[in-house]
Amino acid sequence: MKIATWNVNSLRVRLPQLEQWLASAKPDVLCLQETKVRDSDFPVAAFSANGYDVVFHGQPSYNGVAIAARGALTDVMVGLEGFPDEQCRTLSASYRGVRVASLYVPNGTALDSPRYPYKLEWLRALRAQSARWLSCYPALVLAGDFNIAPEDKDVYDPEAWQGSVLVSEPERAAFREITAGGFTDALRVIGGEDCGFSWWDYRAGAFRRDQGLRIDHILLSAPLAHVCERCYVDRNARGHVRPSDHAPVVAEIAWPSAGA
DNA sequence: ATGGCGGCTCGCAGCCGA
Repeated sequence: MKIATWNVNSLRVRLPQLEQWLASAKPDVLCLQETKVRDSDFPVAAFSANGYDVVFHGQPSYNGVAIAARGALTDVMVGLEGFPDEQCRTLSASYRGVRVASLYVPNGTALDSPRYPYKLEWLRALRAQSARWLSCYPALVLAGDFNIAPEDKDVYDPEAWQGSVLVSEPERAAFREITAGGFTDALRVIGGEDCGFSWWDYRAGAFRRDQGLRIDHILLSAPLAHVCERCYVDRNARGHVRPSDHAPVVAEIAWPSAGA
């Protein structure tokens, strides 16, 4: 089973290249973030035409998450329990025995912004939710844009980023607490030391200079981590004309998929 | 160098992102 996550930064704008990517990469499951489209406008037909079931939770302008799969998605759940959130950032569903969560963690804006404590509270709620999920879904994937670079090696210029949102110690501690609950950071552990970055700023030729961050993650519970064969960033997508600023992260897992 | 780019909106300027 091939599971991917991609922050598309507007599904409307990226739909043609997303369809191309589905046709070439052929993921079994794709988690999307920053769809920026209200549910009534979601392009369901583009997914079904390519053989994908899709569930979504969106709003205009900001945020928005979705999950597409080559077969039926069931037991769809919106949001995090006990954490009412008007921002559309969390969607989860089951596919062939795997529970998949598509997550768009708040950015935080800056350490002195009101959005920063919101981010930390959101992460606390995710940690509690991931423990609950794990107790009923042993095969669990937390995939998405975490807006956290877990270590300095996930940052092209750690000194320049010091003291900034995405790299601050409280965020990194929150990330470690989530993984310590029973998850493997697949890109780092299975993808290896040279797994690279997943996001590059649109400005200043950041992608060309490989000045990026690793902030998109696939966290696998133990039954999936044990059979994960590959995990990598598909950098080609970032080099596309009019790209998203994020590239897809892909995990290949020895788990029965639709074609098996 | 806090801007640079890009996407969004009851748009044409200001917001948010990372």
